[in-house]
Amino acid sequence: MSSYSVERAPAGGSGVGANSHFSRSNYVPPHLRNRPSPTEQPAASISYAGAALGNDRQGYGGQPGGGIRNGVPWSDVNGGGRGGGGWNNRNNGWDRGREREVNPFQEDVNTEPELGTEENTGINFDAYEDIPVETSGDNVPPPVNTFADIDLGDALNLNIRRCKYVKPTPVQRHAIPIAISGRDLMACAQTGSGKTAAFCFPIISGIMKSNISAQRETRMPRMAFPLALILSPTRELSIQIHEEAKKFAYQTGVRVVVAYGGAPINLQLRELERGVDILVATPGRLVDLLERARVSLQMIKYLALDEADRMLDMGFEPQIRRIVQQMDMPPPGLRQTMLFSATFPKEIQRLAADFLSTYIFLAVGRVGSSTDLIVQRVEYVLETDKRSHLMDLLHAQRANGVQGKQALTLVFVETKKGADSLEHWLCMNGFPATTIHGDRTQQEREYALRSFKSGTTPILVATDVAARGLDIPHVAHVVNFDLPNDIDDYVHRIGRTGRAGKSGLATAFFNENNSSLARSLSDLMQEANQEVPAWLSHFAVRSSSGGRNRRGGGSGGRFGGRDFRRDSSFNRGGTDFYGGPHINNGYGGPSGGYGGGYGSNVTSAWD
DNA sequence: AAAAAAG
Repeated sequence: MSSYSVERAPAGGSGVGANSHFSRSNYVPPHLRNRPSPTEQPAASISYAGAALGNDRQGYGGQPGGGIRNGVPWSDVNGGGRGGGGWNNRNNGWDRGREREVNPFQEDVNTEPELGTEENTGINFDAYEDIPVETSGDNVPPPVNTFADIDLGDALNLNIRRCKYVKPTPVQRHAIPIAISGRDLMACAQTGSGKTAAFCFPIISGIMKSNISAQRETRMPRMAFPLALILSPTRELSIQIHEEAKKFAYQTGVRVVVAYGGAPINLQLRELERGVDILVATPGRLVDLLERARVSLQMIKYLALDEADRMLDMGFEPQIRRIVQQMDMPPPGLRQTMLFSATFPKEIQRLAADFLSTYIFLAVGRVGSSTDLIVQRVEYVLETDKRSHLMDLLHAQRANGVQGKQALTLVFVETKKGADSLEHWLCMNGFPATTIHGDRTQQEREYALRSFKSGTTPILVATDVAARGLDIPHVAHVVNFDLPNDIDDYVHRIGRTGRAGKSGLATAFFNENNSSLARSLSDLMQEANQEVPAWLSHFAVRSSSGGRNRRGGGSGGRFGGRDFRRDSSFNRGGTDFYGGPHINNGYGGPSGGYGGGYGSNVTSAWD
């Protein structure tokens, strides 16, 4: 009944099921040909190809002098002007009168990243080859190798080309056919690997094909009836998803609206009144809208939770249950539900199963994949020395600065107060910094993010509000000024750098207060082939008796990529997941390749 | 214990 597979991606077209498939793709995008092989700097130059092809903002607009991936420069397609020739004749009847739809691609053409385009080297497609993919569930649809292998519709295909996505990333190759076939999905994948597209494409395509559109109930003219709901844990992430989705939905007739707190609700209400097919929202504001009876979920056909493990953790779970289970949303089976995350603790998977109907579990990536291009350092720093130590790092960084521009540095701290005070101190000491955290107004938060992205304030001091999902190009350095208590949070935080083929550096300040993290941090770094200081190993041994992270219990959740159903009902004895009869991991025996990684007690290096 | 998410 249930089958699953482990393979290397991209694999040959067929086969998911009891077999494994390995094949290599020879594809190298034009701009990456004739590059020196990146052997000299393995850690810094290995890239996850998805980062270059997926949702990353670098994907838009390309890079001057070679960033155009499909050989069709955007300006040629667009004619350089709004809605240029060839754009408006592809509606296939799906356009439902989008009077004045803003061209979401336009700004990307004009706002070319001013920072460091020269460092866009070293995308290594061999790394891409090595990404294992694991699926489990009944009748898993086979992956595709090209977007053209699936009929997503002309308008969406055109937008995919405009986004310069040439080839689906591993998560897209697998998730899109699954989603297109109508199946529920629990997926683990890095952000920046095309995750947003992986759930947006099927939703947009499905809505286009269904021919139902943003309904305007005549009896309830002020109530919006979205067909799809995408929830995310932070406002900025919702904004980002909305921006992405708008690009994908451009001139498809599918209308995307975003709703989040801290912003004037009236504007959002007005947008909703104009009709909404896909609603992107944070939970709090959505509940508000539901209570005001301005949104009804009764027409929902698609539900997507981004950062799903975060959405179902203690703080969020009641709100999510309320939205999904206690309002008027159709139950599992009558809607299609897709959960995306990186880290997917077993206990959270269990909760998540409530929202799903005979779902497929998908994990894409390989151990340490997100950290392969991130150099991780841990330094022993007493609380009292943290500021001066940070100052040393920043001075060194400034000395090595590229073209006089300071590389972007994202500094994570534990508390909102701590963020403010560190920001103030940095500014006082000549380092232009800003901060983002939940005590700031939404306006301030968005301004801080913009100011950071643009390099105006190349240092951003952040709480965990910025830890997940945010795609900030050109972050060269993530500093864990205060380490988080949970290794998952660490993984998400460092994942803000090393994106889109860029090398990244992550520095953590460690001291006695972080003892409980020593074990999992040490294990994680080891698996990512990072240098683990001896003293950290000692900490790990010392605290290993008591200090389990919440993943707990021996078998662990490495890879975030283990279907909990296999533990409970398929794997009674707790035997090695990868030792089962159907599995050929192809990595040459137990000690080779990923053997150690999957079984370990560390959480995933996924993002 | 903290952060996030409604105002």
